[in-house]
Amino acid sequence: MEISSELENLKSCPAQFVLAINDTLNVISGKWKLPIIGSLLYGKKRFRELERGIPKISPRMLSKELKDLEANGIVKRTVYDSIPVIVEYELTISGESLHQVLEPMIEWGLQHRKNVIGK
Amino acid sequence: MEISSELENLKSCPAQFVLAINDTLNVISGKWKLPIIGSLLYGKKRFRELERGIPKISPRMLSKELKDLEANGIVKRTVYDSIPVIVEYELTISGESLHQVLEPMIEWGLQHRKNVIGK
DNA sequence: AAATATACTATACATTAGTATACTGGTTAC
DNA sequence: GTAACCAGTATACTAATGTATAGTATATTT
Repeated sequence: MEISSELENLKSCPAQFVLAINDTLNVISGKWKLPIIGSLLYGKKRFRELERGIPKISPRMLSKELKDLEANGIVKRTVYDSIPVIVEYELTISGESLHQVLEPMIEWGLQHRKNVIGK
Repeated sequence: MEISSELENLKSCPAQFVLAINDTLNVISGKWKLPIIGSLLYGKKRFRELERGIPKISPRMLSKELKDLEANGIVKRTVYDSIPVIVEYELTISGESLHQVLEPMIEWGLQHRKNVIGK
């Protein structure tokens, strides 16, 4: 049986696909993850640089979200034992490859805004 | 000046892009939106069909999320004044076009799972 | 007459996410 | 010596999200 005719008989999106999408969603959803990833897309940054670059974020949230992103393998944290200590954050390969997810989201978002005129 | 060299000087993702991504995120994030969209990707469905197809969802959540998706122009609700009343839900054009967003998310999610071995 | 189905809504509660404000300990500039 | 910078942490709170359970009105089945 062909894939196309198998798909026609499907009643919903396969569960392993939903899982994969949720993995991706968990990485980018929340109020601050996107601004942080967006700040790091163009190069490494220090904690205070990120804080200054992201309006209204509190150090608590920045710290929490960076830990989250680090735990999920999106961000790499490097501590230089200079005096004073310097901490740099940068995207991992996985983190950088998020652009392949973000670009279609930008396109869809812009198009959807046009479709739903006046929004 | 070329686009590439302009991008090199950027310190973060442009704001209108972040907005567009957030529009997209709002449409697909939440615990139940994806299962609902996934159920509708392969054709129209009635309320109880969706309820039966999505394990553990409560009618309250299903109703709420369907209203949300309808308000956002993702789902179309049709009431047939038969007896008993039949209500059908289906994806709009915008809703169907979400596959262009979901596919890269599936790919990224699967790849990321491979990268972060043992997760 | 009782049970079941459809398409929901209502109320109350629990959990998660995010905010506000202050503080730490070390270092450097004035 | 005190004010400011760095990289955060601590505590308490509010808001948003989701759950649990029950109930509505209508109609069909047994």
